Amino acid sequence: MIQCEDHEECILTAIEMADRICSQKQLKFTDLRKEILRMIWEGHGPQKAYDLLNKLQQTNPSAKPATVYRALDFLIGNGFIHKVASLNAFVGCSHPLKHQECYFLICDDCKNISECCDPNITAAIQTTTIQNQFVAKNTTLEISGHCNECLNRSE
Amino acid sequence: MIQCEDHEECILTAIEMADRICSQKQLKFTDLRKEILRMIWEGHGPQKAYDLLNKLQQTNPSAKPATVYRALDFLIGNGFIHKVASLNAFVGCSHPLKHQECYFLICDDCKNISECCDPNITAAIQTTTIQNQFVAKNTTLEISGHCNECLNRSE
DNA sequence: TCTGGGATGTTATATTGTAACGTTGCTGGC
DNA sequence: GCCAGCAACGTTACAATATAACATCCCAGA
Repeated sequence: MIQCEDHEECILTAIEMADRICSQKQLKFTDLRKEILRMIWEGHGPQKAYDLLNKLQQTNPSAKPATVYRALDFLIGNGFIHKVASLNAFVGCSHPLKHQECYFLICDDCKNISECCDPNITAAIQTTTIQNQFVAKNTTLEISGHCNECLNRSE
Repeated sequence: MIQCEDHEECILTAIEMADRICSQKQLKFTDLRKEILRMIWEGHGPQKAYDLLNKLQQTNPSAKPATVYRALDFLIGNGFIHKVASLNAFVGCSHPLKHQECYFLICDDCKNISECCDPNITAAIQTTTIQNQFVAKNTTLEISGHCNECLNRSE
């Protein structure tokens, strides 16, 4: 779970940030894209594309898979969300402007996911790619296991 | 691409290794499982489940998706192959006995994939998980970009 | 006003993966 | 030898994820 004190607050913050960035970059932050982003943040955890579609259809019955996937593509492309490859799901990114090198800790028990951006990992990966003469474009680092809360709870 | 001098040789080595490990662990390395493993190594790159199914059906027309996925589950579970989550594809693992902490460099151009096992990355990840009081069970690290060969070729 | 292009609508289909239940065949105990 | 139990495999059906292709809408700028 992406940590926050007041989740309503954090959803609003994320949407406002996206709004601001889109204005600056002259991107069209349409109602549809905003709605999908809001749903992802509201979920407060990894959201599946077809769950988003179902929710969207409650207000927009004619929505189709492509409707959702196109919005997701936009949001991913501009750093507002991440795709979690190992789950086929999507999570909000809390810092779109430094959106690279986000890593994920995924709890198998409570399904919460926490974004962690560790310069040491980034450095280690960079060292390895250089050694291998490889130019990295995109890094997927997803660590699944058990979060502290769930471990304590099960003791 | 997993580097090798003689690919026939490296396929055989991988299959013999799997054979030996299965004997030791009393696992059933059936013809079907061996065939799927061989096909994955022959592909010499990430192989998709349904491509494997198509190939399998050439010798075994009654093969179904479940046929392939069950064999893949066995091979993954015992460390003989990896699933590449970002590609929905499968690659052979060249060291089943130290199968954890394999990372992948995936070339977007030539689609080759190289397994790289870097203790520095492992250590950096471990430091982060400990800091986050997280018990890691499984790590997915997949780095996409451009390999040296493709960079040279395009110059 | 016209028009070009991006966003969205719409239909269809491709791709990936699993559930559920039946059958086979081996193995270990009697 | 017989057979109970279990793992592997066969088979059918379907669920879940994702994209292609083409039509339409709508707005900003000429």
